[in-house]
Amino acid sequence: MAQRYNIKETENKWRRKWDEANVFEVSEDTSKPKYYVLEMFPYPSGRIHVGHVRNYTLGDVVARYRTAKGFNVLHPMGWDAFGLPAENAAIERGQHPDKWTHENIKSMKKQLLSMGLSIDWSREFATCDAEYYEHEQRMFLKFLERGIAYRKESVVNWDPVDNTVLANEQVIDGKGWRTNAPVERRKLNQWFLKITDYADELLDDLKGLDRWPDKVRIMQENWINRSVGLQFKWDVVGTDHKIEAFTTRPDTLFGASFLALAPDHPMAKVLAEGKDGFDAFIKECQAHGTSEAAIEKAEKIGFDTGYKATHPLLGREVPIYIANFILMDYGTGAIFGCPGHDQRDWDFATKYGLPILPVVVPEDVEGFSVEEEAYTGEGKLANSEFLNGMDIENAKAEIIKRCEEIGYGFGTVQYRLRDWGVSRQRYWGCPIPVIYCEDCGCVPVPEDQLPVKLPEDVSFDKPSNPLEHHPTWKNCSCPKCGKDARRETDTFDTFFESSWYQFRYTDAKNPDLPVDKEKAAYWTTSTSDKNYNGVDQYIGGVEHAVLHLLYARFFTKIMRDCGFIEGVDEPFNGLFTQGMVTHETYQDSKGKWIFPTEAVKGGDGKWTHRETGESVTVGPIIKMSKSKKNVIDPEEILNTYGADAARLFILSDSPPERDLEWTESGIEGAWRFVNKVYASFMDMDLSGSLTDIDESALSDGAKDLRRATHKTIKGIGEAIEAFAMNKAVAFIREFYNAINAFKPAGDADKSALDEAARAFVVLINPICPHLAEELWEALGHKTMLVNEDWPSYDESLLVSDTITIGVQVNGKLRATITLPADADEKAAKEVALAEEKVQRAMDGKALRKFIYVPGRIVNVVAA
RNA sequence: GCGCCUGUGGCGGAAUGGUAGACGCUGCGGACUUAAAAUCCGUUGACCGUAGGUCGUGGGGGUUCAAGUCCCCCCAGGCGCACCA
Repeated sequence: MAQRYNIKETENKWRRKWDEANVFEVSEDTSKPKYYVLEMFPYPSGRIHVGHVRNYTLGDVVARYRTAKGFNVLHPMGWDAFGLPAENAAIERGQHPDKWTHENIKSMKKQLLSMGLSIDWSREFATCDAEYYEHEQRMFLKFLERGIAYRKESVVNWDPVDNTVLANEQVIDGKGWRTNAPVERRKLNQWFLKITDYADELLDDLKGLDRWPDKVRIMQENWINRSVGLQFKWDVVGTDHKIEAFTTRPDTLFGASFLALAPDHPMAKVLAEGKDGFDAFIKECQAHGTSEAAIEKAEKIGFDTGYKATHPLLGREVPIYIANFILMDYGTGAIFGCPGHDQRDWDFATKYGLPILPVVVPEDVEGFSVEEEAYTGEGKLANSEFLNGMDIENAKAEIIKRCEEIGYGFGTVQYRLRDWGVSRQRYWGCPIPVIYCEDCGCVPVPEDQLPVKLPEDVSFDKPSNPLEHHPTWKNCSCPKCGKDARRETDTFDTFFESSWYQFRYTDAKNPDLPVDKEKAAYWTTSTSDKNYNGVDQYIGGVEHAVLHLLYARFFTKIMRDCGFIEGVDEPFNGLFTQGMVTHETYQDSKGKWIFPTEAVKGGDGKWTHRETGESVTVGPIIKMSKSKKNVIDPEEILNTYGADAARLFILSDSPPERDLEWTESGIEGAWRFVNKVYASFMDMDLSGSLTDIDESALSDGAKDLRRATHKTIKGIGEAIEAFAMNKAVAFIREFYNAINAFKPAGDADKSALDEAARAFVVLINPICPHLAEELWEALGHKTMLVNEDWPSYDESLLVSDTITIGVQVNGKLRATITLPADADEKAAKEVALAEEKVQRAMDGKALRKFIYVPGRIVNVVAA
């Protein structure tokens, strides 16, 4: 009888051996192609969650597979260690953020280690350590010098709960992305990075990122939202004022019937000041909420300033309104309304009785009118003087040309993307290395005084930034004139750290530079892969589609332009976004959420509470969350079932890009498989097997096994490369079933079994590395499997001598026939038509057509 | 409103235009056991049935010898953007 697999002991043994042999430590090696696989690094919250397990398992499969395929694989790990939870912990528990963070890192690292990941831990770093963030400060000084970083007073999104500023990307539906609190608007002096200067490049380069999900590219495209149009001036009649308006439809200029300003447009105040009802109007605009629903329902309202503006080409006058649906922070904050061809303008004009003139008329439409709604489709220009008869594209070009000629306007491009505000009024972040001097103004900290370290002795007893009320830290002397000065107390947005960490890993301990150019180039540019290079495979959650992934792309470009790296335009050549992990929810009789471990299913299918015995309601399967308590603890899973079973289950069933439902039966099934495989291998008798396979001496069953072996080698390789890990697992199980069912008829057959067993172990290694090592050793190998090459498959062994294919009659399957693999149409026809079922289905009708696709199908067309 | 994605057994999901449901989970039957657990073997799309059929990939059309797969229209769910001129 087979011995039982001691999972814990065995898994520990192999992790220790890998560690002792330093097998995952890599360096630049030009004799091999490189492969850089990276998973999004974790925030050190203290415990890993199942999402981490999924993320890092996926990465590890790729890393181990590529290693076996002969690549020099970089697979590093570190900690995204700055951020608010550390400060909250300090406030709630009085524990210093630095201590809290490093303790969390320690416990999380222990958990990650127990997963058996093939990580080069020698490159580990935490972004909260000065050894990391000092380089960020150095780069920032360069950005300042280059004009990429600048300071200006601006209205910012203020999160009243976190007491800090948020970037536009961090405001969702007018609420803070973390706190969900309504964002306030405040005026503050803030540091910005000129991401808008890179808007075009960020947009254009998306096209080449063909190993990114379309979804993410589209989201970034939407976010940048480039629009081409005309910006031009209108004179305000009877004044010297001019109003600049922006439009993407300059072709509809002759259909203009009003001008509209944003309520907070500087000219709005000037034109409406003191007029009856203006204050009330502004109040009404502000009264509307910022939620989706409010915007959806909000009626378009306007305030007539009484002023008119002169149409730059017609000389005609149109009224100037202030309107609630015009946004100050897009374009120029002023538009002209063309009700005929814009639904918003149509709504507004209808309400205020303004003329609606069609200027674009579709061809071949009887009784065309714009009385019911605006027309936004294609057509020819009408009522538009010199534009009449042109199509929209030509009319746009023509009118931009005319406006430029008369000096009233110019063709231009607008973006929704705003510059990235990077100042945060927090302690636990990278200090911004500048000093304010009364005489010299804002002075960069000289390079030799870097890093500007965070002070350790801080208190969190007052709200807002501890750096601000630290007794001494902010006091310093001006580097220029030596007078008393004060430090910048804001710190960087924590997305700063995660914007360049992918490069730091390539030279993680460099004390002088963010990264050595040569080393960065080896790991990020030396493949023959086209496009922009960067990390070969990046893996993480889709929630970072805009924020992190856009900032990291931008940062890569400015690091390149500032000479910190060379030959890389994009940080991540391949991106894979994994789905969420979900679980059933459970509520007790009082409606309180309870943990899955507290709910038990009885034999009658009814759920009860493990302790109280009262009945439990099973709720929907949703994303694991602490509030719904539908979470499972990876540490418990790893302890109970082992890393291999956890990894196997998390890769089974669901394709990685989709959500995965975590189930007890699923993890148990995986665990059973691990044990079953072990037992089978322990029972396997390979004594007498030959080194060379004597093809002629093999039984039919052995030939089938060899075919299964080579098909599986091909299938798993292709599945992993396509990120179809669920299929790779299915192939593994199918192959196992074939091996387990095989009974060798003699020594020759044993050599086929030996081949299958060896292949199986290497193939399962990326998924269940501990088990694979143990079996490899059991097969008598003295070397570690981790260094073993991926097997190659023999194309000629993939096909069998005979094949079974379906026979259709008029498209319906009626029979299956077995033919020699190389049978020609004549032979196929003979066998197919001889089938009784085929004859019956033909029902005496004449054969009209005979279709034979070798190896695939026979279709008999009868009528 | 616009854009993208998804829809296949009781469930998760397979399927270069070519035998739909691989692989697994669950269920059912059996073996082993004093009994249970574990394990192993068989079975598991629906309907009629003795053989053998009929139906079946969200719905409706179409292309094709052949459609889950391609095209058109619609329905449902999810995600993203959202008064961006």
